[in-house]
Amino acid sequence: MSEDGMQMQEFSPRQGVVLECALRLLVDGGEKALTTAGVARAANCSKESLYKWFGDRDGLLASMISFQQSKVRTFERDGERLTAENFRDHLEIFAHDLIEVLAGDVSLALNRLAIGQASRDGSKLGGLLVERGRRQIERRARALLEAGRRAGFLRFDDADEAYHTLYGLIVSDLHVRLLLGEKPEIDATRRGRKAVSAFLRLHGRNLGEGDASL
Amino acid sequence: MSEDGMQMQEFSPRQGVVLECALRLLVDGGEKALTTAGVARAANCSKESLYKWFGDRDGLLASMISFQQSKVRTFERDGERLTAENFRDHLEIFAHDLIEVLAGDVSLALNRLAIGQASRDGSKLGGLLVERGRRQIERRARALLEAGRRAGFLRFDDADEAYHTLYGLIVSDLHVRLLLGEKPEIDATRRGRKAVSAFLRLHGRNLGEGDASL
DNA sequence: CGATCAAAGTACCGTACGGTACGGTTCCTA
DNA sequence: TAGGAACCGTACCGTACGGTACTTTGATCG
Repeated sequence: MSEDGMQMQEFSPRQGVVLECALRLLVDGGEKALTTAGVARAANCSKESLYKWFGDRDGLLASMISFQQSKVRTFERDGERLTAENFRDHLEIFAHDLIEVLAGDVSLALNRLAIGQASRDGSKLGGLLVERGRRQIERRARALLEAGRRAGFLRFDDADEAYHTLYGLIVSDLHVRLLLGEKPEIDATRRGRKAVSAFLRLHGRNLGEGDASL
Repeated sequence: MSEDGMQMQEFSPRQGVVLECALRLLVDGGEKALTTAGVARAANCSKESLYKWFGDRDGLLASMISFQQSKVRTFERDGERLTAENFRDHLEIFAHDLIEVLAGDVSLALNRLAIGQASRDGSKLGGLLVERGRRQIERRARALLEAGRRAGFLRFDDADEAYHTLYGLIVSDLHVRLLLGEKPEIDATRRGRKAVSAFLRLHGRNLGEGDASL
């Protein structure tokens, strides 16, 4: 019947409120708490409307992911010129943002949801998360890396590999630990600074003495 | 089959077989497929026995994790002396093993299970996984790092930080991508070698010219 | 005002699962 | 050979959830 193509439909305000309630339920109680009756009760809407708007439960889950990511939409601030001073800042800001995003409760809840459904065959939720969420961040990082190389601040052969290195230095096993339920205190700024420092020791060039400290 | 003596003190052989069947079900069909009736059918045992042995469903899940990790028991091969030539090998072997473990289907299934239950209050599954599984690997890596430092091959201030750096360089976002259902081809040896190379560029010392290549 | 339409609220249905109970079978032991 | 323990297979129960249908409310418009 309905082709669920890649059209990223916008949701009506009412639907947005409902999806917000659903996200709230998911964050608070996990997937188990995300029942159709529960969403309907929390959002003061009818189950029939839920099924009319989102098709079925899986459609609701997918809509929640799309909705959330349509809100978070990464804003690229690449207007200014790159200098030796602010390039490191750009990297550190990226690292900070990445940590904050990954550690956000909504992000964690959605990732848990997608991972829980990953074993199912047609789940598509993991794909949605990766496609719409992760790729955004990856593109932003890659643009930054390429700009740094063009400006002479970075040296690397494979941009893919450089990105993975940066990501690993920033995140390490933090994401999985958070997903498993650990709640460590995170100093995103400090952590990001150290990661960027290590990354620049690996790939930095013409950045002054800063890349040798620590 | 072969009696190992020190193997499975907690579970009888029959229970081990049942847990094996349960793990198989979990790997194949995810948590949804792991029903008490399903396990009983697959293992040719009665539901009553399941509840007698493991208490309830959560007890079964916890037992599956304990059982699996009692099998995998990381074997430390630190008998030989460290030399400049084989220290790098040790690191690369560790990296290779780490990737293989994380990418194993049973490991992925159990991690998905624990992550799915992480939002629940008393889940403890994530704690079990971290405690029994991750800590093992962490101890092995840390012993290796400390030995490398004592032998003069490594230089770092904070062993914790050095370990996280090594882990991040090896794994990056691979683990989460696997958990989300992506199935990339992984060359564990190659990936490990690159990670170790970068790690040694950051923290290596007195290792000849190898750490400057690539 | 009366018609219409969207949506809330509720009742309902089928199913699937966790957990329990019970009869039948095997095997060990006195 | 009798008794008992362990255990299998199955039937059963209560509940909870996904999904559907029906009734009611309330707003818009001719």
